[in-house]
Amino acid sequence: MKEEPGNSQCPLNSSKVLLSIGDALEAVNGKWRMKIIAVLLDEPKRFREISVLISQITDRMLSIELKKLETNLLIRRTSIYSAQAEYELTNHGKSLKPLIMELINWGEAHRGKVIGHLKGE
Amino acid sequence: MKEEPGNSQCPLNSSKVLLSIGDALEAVNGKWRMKIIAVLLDEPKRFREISVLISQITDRMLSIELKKLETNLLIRRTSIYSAQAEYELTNHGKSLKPLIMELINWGEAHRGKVIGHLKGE
DNA sequence: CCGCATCCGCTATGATACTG
DNA sequence: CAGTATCATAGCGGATGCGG
Repeated sequence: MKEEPGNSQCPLNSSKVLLSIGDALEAVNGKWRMKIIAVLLDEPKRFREISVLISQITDRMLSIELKKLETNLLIRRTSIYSAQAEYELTNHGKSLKPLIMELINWGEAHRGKVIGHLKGE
Repeated sequence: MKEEPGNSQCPLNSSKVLLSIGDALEAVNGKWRMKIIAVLLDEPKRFREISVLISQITDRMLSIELKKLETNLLIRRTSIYSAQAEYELTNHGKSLKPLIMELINWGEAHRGKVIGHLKGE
């Protein structure tokens, strides 16, 4: 049952795969980071713009999550004035686009199939 | 800047997109669920097999997360004996495969680009 | 108005021991 | 083997208010 390393078709349960998933989750895990990246996908935005788009997020969480994204080199922060920063995706952050699109597609299908079913109605 | 609803190409920052992401995260959020689904992608497995493959997970967390996945109709549990259950992905669970593959690919690339750099190089 | 800090409850995760 | 019960804790996330 051993696959040779480098074969990317079969080793779905190899430790390498689980490691990659863990690494990915470390960067984009949690309730907010995917959403933040999603709203930054089309163009750079300022703090307040992001917070308005993701309307439930608090300033505190946005601040924290932006820092984590910066640490992981997914976004870049540009200070214009002291009180006017702009956040944009790095190329590395943009490379998450396919993943986010999958997430969106799947989430939409999932709502159709399951969520209405679960949440009553 | 308003896109018409139903257009699935542009509205990256529309609330519909954020809603879909939220729905998806609700199902597969957390440290373990993606990994569990990943190890179930190729074939059904029993509790102990999963716990061995995902070596850091505790029985407690595995039990909890399997229940959540079942609730979201992503996996199906089959009791053979009382002490011999089997878990397999539903079709809906299998539909996560593209997402997981993206996650794996991205995680691998991310490790190359960022993680060594972060973790004390 | 922008971003961040402090306080605090809550949830997710974990260690360990136990049951059928 | 396949879980459950109990206890502990770190971090998430909200409310609020402060310093630019």
